Amino acid sequence: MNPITVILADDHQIVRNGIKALLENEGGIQVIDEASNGKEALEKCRQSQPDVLIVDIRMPEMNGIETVKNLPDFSASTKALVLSMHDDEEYIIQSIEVGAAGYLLKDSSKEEFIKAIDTVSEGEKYFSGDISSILVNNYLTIKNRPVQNQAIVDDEQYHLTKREKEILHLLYEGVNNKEIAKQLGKSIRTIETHRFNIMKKLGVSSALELMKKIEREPALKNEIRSFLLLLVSTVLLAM
Amino acid sequence: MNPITVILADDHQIVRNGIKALLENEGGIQVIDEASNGKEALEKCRQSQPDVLIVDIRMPEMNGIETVKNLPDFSASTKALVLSMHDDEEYIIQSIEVGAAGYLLKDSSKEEFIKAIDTVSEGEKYFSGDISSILVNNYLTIKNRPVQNQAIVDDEQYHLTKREKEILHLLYEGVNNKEIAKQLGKSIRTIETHRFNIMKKLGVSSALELMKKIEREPALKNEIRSFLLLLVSTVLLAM
DNA sequence: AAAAAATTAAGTATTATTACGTAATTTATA
DNA sequence: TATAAATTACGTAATAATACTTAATTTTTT
Repeated sequence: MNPITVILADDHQIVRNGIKALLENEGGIQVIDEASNGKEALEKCRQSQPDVLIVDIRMPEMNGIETVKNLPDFSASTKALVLSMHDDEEYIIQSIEVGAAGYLLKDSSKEEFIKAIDTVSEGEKYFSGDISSILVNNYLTIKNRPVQNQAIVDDEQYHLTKREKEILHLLYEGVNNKEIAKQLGKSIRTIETHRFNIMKKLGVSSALELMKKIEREPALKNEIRSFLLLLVSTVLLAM
Repeated sequence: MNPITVILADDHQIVRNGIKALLENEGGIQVIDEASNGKEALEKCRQSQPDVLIVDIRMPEMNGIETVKNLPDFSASTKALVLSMHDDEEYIIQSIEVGAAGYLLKDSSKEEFIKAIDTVSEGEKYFSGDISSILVNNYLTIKNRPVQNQAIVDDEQYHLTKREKEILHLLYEGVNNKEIAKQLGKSIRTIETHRFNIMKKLGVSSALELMKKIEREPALKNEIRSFLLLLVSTVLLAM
């Protein structure tokens, strides 16, 4: 069987060395090239058409997310495995959105590294155990089903209506009333009324406090972002 | 001549592997132990009394700065070499204040690594060439830094001033201009000016987009949060 | 000491948000 | 089918934010 070919993209030599040291004596995995930024990584992928591109999120020139987004134009068959120091939910979701095949934490074990590379090279998705549990728990929270070691959060605490959730979601995206009105084909006054009611229900007095409250209350955040998490978690649960 | 004994403290296995791979075949340097947090590092220093402790700044349980501060109580002769992903000026200064023998960036070359270890083990100070220039003129290096080191810029690509970070932090907390002005004892117009400049620098046109950007960019979020840590430490040091 | 950058803050004008009250439709549900 | 709930939207005001420019200090860097 042919070995799995891998290109490493990380701006820190130490990290590249570390991964190489991890994979070095593994039959079946071959690090064929390295890159220290996104642009270089894509160029090298075009040249070598590797099975897997292991890419760090933070890189100069072009970050990991952008790199993954553009990867198909350089090497259609290459699977992207995003590597990160942090289990930041935002990065995970973004990675999935741009089409990454997997997401791995930098402090994963040797075994998990190899498993992840094997998995994605076979066309399957791989997410660190921790990460999938985070996302799946979020998904299940939305569905109001209690999960193992998770506090039961009542997301109906604020009883926002459908329209209100929709508007709150747009607000959370940083869209102003005028834009929301245009997007929904409604009067600005209507949006203002909804906004006023939302703020009253959530007990805040400005859009900034609203944002803060959303960030601080996972249940609320999930409610608003349910469309995204639903999408993400569906993929994960189908694995 | 006896080899220089080293203990590595970093919560990421990969980084430890990378450093080990770098130093492995170097006669004269011996990695005798590893630790994944500050407390563990200190305990192992007490046991082995190494010549040098290579310590990461960000670690669970006890961070690198605290670890270095407490090191003399565990092993008086051990020199601390602080290792960091970032050239955060505050961290560098803090490291010096707590008595670190050196400060090294994680993307330093093999040669620089060895040189740094040699230097601090001889009782001298060692700071990355980059770092000294950063300390001397921060803003100029950001603009003229050679490509190979541009990863460093990544974290401060927006180049917000101290005051701007402070105000952005308060904005992020959901505080309005009037409140910020009151809290800082400044005119509302001043805060408005800062806010305008911040938004210009970050390329957004409303406070909501600002919040969104902060949430979507963990690097930026960390920068704002690190301001809090700085405030706290300044107060503590002044006590 | 000169130059650059940061902090402060006012001027002026426009636009957006907040804070209600009121009320006509439309839709869901008991 | 009543009746509640949700969606729509206007009126009126006050307050806040945005978009600049200019410019005096103060601090930092060269």
